[in-house]
Amino acid sequence: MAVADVFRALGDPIRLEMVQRLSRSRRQKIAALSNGLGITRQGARRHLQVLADAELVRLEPSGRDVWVELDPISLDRARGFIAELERQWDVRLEALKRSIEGEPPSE
Amino acid sequence: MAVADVFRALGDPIRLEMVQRLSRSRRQKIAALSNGLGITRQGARRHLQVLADAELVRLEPSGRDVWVELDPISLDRARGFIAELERQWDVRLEALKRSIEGEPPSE
DNA sequence: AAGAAGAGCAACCGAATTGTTGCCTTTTTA
DNA sequence: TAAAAAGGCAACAATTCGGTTGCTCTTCTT
Repeated sequence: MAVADVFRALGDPIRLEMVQRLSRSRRQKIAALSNGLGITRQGARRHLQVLADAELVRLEPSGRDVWVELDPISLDRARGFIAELERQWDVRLEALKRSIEGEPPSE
Repeated sequence: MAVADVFRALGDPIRLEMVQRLSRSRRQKIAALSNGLGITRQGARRHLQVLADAELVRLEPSGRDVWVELDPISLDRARGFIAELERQWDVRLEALKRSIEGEPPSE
């Protein structure tokens, strides 16, 4: 899974809400996770599949129900990607600052 | 702009490539940014608008050209959001660990 | 054994996204 | 001043998304 797919999966308010709920509980059943989102269970299930495909979430069937739990690894990859972007940005900025300080005064 | 919109904007390999390029340079012209992406300038321009709407990028017209530069603030918000999710996850995990340690041994 | 709970699957629909082509305008520059 | 460079804008097509309805299947529970 490319990191863009992880961002894409996070790029929807309903899926973000689901991830947020899961970050605060160990695991939940699909039906419970689908409540209070303003969409049907089947609609919510679609979203869950997107999250599962991006490996942000694991689905574990157990008898009649399916447990949904967060997989923090993809989350960490996404955060790491952004952190690296910011690092590049800072590196460039520092280099610029140094080069300006090295310049002779302009007047 | 909701944070979901920022993630959504990052959720595309072409836009991610653009952001990556911009993190390493101060600013670039639209035409330059559009090269080597496998799409037309107009296609690339669409992507840039998505990034601009999510405030990941600023567009600054100057005479004939338009300079594109990264705006690190949205990037930071996105990273902060993920960091908070991970924090929640850890808090929950720690609480669980403590409650297990507090339990009397099961045999 | 019957009903309820949890969930899967497929078809369908409207809206949004992604990318294209074609053409126009403005600003440089040779 | 004429050509080239940079870019804007609109229309169009294909595809994907987000959500729904309707039905079926399996597994608990009483």
